[in-house]
Amino acid sequence: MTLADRVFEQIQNAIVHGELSPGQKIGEAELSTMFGVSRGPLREAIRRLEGRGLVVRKPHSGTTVVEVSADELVQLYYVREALEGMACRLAAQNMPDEEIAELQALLEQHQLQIEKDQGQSYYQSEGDFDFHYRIVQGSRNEKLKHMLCGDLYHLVRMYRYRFSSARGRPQKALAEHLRIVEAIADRDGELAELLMRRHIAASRRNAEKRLQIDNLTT
Amino acid sequence: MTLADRVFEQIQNAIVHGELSPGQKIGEAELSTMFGVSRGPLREAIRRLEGRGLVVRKPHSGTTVVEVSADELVQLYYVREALEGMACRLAAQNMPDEEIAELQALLEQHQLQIEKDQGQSYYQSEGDFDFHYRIVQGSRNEKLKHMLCGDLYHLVRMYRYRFSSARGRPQKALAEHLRIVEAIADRDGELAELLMRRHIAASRRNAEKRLQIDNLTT
DNA sequence: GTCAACCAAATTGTCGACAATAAAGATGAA
DNA sequence: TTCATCTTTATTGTCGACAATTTGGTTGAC
Repeated sequence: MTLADRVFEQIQNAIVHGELSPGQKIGEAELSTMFGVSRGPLREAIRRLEGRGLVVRKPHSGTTVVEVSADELVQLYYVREALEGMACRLAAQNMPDEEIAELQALLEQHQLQIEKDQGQSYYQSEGDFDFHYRIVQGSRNEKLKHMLCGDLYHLVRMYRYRFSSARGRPQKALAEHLRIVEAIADRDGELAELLMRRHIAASRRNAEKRLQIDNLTT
Repeated sequence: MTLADRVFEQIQNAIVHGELSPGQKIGEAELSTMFGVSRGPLREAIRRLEGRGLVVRKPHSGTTVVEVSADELVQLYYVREALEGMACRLAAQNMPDEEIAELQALLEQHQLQIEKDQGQSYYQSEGDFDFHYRIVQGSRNEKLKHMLCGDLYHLVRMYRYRFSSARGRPQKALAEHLRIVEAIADRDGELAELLMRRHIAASRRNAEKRLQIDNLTT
């Protein structure tokens, strides 16, 4: 692996895990000493990140970590609804029985988790994320997997506190998850897609409401 | 604009318009003299193209223009079905009346075109492409527009002879287009999405059939 | 003739130095 | 004080040279 490739992954991880926060500047001199690389490979890594839309470059000025506005957040929910709906339909066709069983076991754990800590922290981000991730994997469609798990979910991770479909309504979200898995277990792709789309549309409306309140109080 | 940005666009155009064909090698020395740039900016442009998935790089070996296999082509049809279906639903909500009128006028031209040259060449690629492009623009969703018009349609252009939804069935495709616009004009988002999805699913099955034949004869 | 190991040439990867630009601060006039 | 202009400084953009690796060919042994 080349230096540029290594640095690319390091910066990407730093962005996704929040060590570099949205809007923060990416100084070339700073990062090149931090990673022990000259500016050449570092700039190549930045260009690759630019191509993936994780950073925004302004010529002769600098590079910053991408920011997602409230408006864009809502737009991304529509994209998610479409893509994950399709992923769910395909998962109902292609997911092997043992993976479905694992999904069911996962949701049972989530149930316990919610009962234990009153649906406080856990299920609001990681658990919800895990569920959606597995369904996309189950679709067995590499292009869908790449677009969702490779691109969109990076943004979801960055903004997970605003993006989680379980935000503020963990019991409801879990109930919806259970019905989705049920449809997948029944191999009913049509229903599975419908339920997933309603699930994500519900989170979108949830976010829209929250954002409207934010706007009014600002 | 920097040199790297300029070269990025030049190579991207060359790929999309077929001057660089899928699988072809991108030699750094060759291209840097061709564009009158040193290898530094050229490599940055390549890295950006890599991030967008238009080229594939093999470390220490070289970069080639991306190739789409028959299998991947089918996978992309599913992505298109999901995203364009959603775009069509949103277009029914958000497209202004005058744009709808333009769409209708466009389809009338297509009708004439098909009658004139027996549905030979034109409608199989450019006309079909134009129709889908306008609907996505009508969705007024920047993220959708970027994913479809900015990313997917580049691949569609490269493989348009294999990808067009009108391939081998221009009259049927046009009839489907007409019904889609009708639904949009009625502001019936649900129906518009349904019709678009069936339209693209039909092209997918068309392509699958064709690919099966290719496989059998190989 | 076939296979393996080795070698050489061409290509890619990395670096440090220099040029060009933009943003921040200093200077001065109104 | 405030605004405009200039200057400085820090940062980004570009280049040519050098190092590292792959690949194709060549040589030799079996």
